[in-house]
Amino acid sequence: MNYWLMKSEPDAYSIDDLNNEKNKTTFWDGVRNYQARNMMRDDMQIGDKVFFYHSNCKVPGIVGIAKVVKRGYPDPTQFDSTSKYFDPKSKPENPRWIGVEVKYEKRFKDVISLEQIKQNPALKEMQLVRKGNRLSVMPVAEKDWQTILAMGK
DNA sequence: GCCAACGTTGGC
DNA sequence: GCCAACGTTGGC
Repeated sequence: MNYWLMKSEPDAYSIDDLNNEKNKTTFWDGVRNYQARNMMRDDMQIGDKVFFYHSNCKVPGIVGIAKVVKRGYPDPTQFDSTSKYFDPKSKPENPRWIGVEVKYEKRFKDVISLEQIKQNPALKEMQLVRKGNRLSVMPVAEKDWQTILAMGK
């Protein structure tokens, strides 16, 4: 099993929104970055665990856990000309953008803030805290996953 | 709102 | 294939 971190701006889509979905499940659309797409297309498996990260907000950080419930398939918003994620260069016979389905698992009592993560020496190697990282989907090493889980207690 | 750090685009 | 210009992300 693999571990991941997925970013979302809570103003656009928060972990509470996920919790309020029918079946607590949503399709993770709108990712328009090739590295992130490749991971969702090739590497994310059913049952993989996901840290839900809130970005661009007052206290950025990890707010809870979701899990992958459906493997990657073409993101329908790329073909929807009314969507802000519309990509006129993507063709249905050769879709460019892929998303996965994720399901709510839990919300941490307190946000594990980016600041806390930065201050933890054990997490120095995390992709999240490396300079200039802007990926909205990234892998998390198992030891980092465990370290962060312990911080959430 | 600022701006560093990217990623993408397009002229050449 | 290079690279300048431009757009986006996301912390602060």
